[in-house]
Amino acid sequence: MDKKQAILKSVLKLVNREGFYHLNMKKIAQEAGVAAGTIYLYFKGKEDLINALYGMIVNEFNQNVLEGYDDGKPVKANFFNMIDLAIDFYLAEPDNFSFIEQYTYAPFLFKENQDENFTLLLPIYKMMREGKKQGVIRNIPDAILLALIHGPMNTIIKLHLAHKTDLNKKGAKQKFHEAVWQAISV
Amino acid sequence: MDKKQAILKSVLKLVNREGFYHLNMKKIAQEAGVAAGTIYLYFKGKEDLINALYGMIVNEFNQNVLEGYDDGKPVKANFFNMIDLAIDFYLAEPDNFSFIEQYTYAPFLFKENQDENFTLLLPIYKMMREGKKQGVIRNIPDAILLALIHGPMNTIIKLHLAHKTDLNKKGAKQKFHEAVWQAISV
Amino acid sequence: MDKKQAILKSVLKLVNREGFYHLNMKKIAQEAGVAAGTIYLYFKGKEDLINALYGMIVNEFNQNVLEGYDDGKPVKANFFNMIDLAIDFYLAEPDNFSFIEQYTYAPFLFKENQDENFTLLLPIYKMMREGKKQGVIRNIPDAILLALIHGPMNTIIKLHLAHKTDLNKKGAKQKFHEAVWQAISV
Amino acid sequence: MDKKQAILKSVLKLVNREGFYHLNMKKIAQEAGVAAGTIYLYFKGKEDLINALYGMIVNEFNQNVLEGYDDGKPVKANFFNMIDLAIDFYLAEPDNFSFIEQYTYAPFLFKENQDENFTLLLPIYKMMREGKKQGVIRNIPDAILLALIHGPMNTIIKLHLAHKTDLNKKGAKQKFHEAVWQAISV
DNA sequence: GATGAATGAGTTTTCATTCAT
DNA sequence: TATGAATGAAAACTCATTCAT
Repeated sequence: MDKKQAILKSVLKLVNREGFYHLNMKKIAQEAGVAAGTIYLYFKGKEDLINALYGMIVNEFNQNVLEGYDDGKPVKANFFNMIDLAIDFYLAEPDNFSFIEQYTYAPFLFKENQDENFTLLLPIYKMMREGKKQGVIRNIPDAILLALIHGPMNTIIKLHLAHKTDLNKKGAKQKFHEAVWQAISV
Repeated sequence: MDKKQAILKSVLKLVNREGFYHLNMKKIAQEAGVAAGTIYLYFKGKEDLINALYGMIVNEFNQNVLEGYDDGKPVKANFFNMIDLAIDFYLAEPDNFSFIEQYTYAPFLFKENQDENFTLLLPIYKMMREGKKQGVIRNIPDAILLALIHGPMNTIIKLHLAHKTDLNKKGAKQKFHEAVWQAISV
Repeated sequence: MDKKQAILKSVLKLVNREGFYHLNMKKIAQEAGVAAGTIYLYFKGKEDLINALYGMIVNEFNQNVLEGYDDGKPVKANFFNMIDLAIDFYLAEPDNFSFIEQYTYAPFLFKENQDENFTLLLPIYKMMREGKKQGVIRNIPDAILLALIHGPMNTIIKLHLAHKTDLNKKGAKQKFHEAVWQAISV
Repeated sequence: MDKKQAILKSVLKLVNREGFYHLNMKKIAQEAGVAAGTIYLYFKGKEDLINALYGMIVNEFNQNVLEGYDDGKPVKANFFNMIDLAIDFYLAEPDNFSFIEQYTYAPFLFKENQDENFTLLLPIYKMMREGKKQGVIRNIPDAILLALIHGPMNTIIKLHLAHKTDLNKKGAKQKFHEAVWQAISV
């Protein structure tokens, strides 16, 4: 078994279950089934561990979502695809969502560069630019566009994880991405 | 001089500046200009203090936003008003936003009732119900509607606070609430 | 109402109910129905308060027990009387017993002179001397005599307060003082 | 080097030297030669530590005293033996005595079950029952018998530790146990 | 590589005492 | 006299990190 992976998974689970505030190295070690000292063989310390995990998730997310992007297809198709892939990513591993949210809203928690918090939005930016160029997306400020795409996704996943809606139900994702598209398309 | 209020304000400032993770009683006391022991005259402990602050902000928010609601006016006007008031609330005291975000995304951080996390959405729910009844709001699932309203607001404020957009610019709020209205109206 | 007395009674009750360990000035004030600061009008501090209470109880005890002593009566009668009065003293105000016990066994708790711990034994010493002189009490070392008198009294009161025996039952005290007399008499 | 034992011994010494009231974790750690945090590796907290020590001493006491009990021997011999062993136990480690006394007279100090305070009396109970059955011990209520045995022992040890008598002097223990025997025997 | 006991600085919390009213 | 809010030093306890094994 890969201890490094076990440690990262352990952090993910614990942050989701109890929050950053209650996270500590002993719990991480126990959950991962390793000794406390072992963590320091793979990470410089708590901060390094958290940042490594964040980077990992962001990379995974971008890979997953961007791989569905096809320059040959129309913007709308790419948009639908992107929304669906993003949702799928979080539904497949809901702990990722909670972790990213907490990491993002803990200012300076781990000396993180503020701008990197928007790294996750890369796929959205790509799509927005293309859509505006082709004239299929409304010509409103980028910030508002971003808000109309990223915001609803965020909330809908939260609602899903809180069991206020069920995105796995047939047609649910479709309904959602169409609603968002209507909000931003010409 | 109200020491209780000073302590609460102090928490708000510190959570915003350094995050929950770096919050500690000594800093709170110093920032509030009181002795460490004084905090315990007004609050049972750290947990109680945080929860009290959360409750206070939620109440303030709801009062501010709901007071602009006028049953005699059309849903659209109320909606615009509500959005503007909510934005104003956070722009006037940005620390409130950061605090609420961090509190909300720290699961079980302070044993908070999960459902209460949606208390802040009361004004939105009120408006949604009325708009659907009158047929001016699209007949899509509540969860999606909620996502299309709450999500963008959340993101736009975040963008504003991160200086990626400026909601104080003339016409900015108007542009935003109109875009959201277009997303949800028939 | 005499606040000073109320404070002393409050200490007595609290020490009995929760022990020295959990005693604190706020509780004392609350129980006595006065403000915390008021205690310092009557006592220099916690230590002074405790010591004053101890002295008061010892005096009361000696007055009660010695007043029953009659030089004209035989030693045995005085002994019976003394035992009964001592028991009565503690049964009438059981908190006194618990307080004295805890005070006595907390070495240096309040810088008390070690020898004073035996002040309570004055009545016993008086009786022992007289009895030995008259030849009605066994000629064994004083320490052993003391042990045979003070020890059983102590234990029997403890057993009574713990509901393991009932000294209020008719004839109970008589049975007890006769048993002790048999242990020490010639 | 057993740190857990060192910590327990340290508490014993400190309680004897300064009393429960002045006991604190820093002192315990220093006296034991460990870091303050180390105590928490072995005990949940102060309360747990104190209770563990009490349990340990009670067990040790009972083992020491009961191991001298021989069903084949007459009650009187067993009684003498028991008294001597009990005295020896406390004289060998006087801190045990002081600790037990303070623990016992601090009501609810550490939420201890009241009845357990009488666990130490097990050896005495055993002997009493046997003696009464054989008719060598006076037929008086158990509580009084207990008072006549336990009480004097308690007091004599206290007197010894206060240097008012010397139980190590040749014949001293013998004189004492014979006096107690006379008090309870037919 | 792996362990987990040990550390001690840092944190939360308590509480005797003071003092402005 | 009497109050009780406020203090701050000292107490209990936590936990990231180290290091001998």
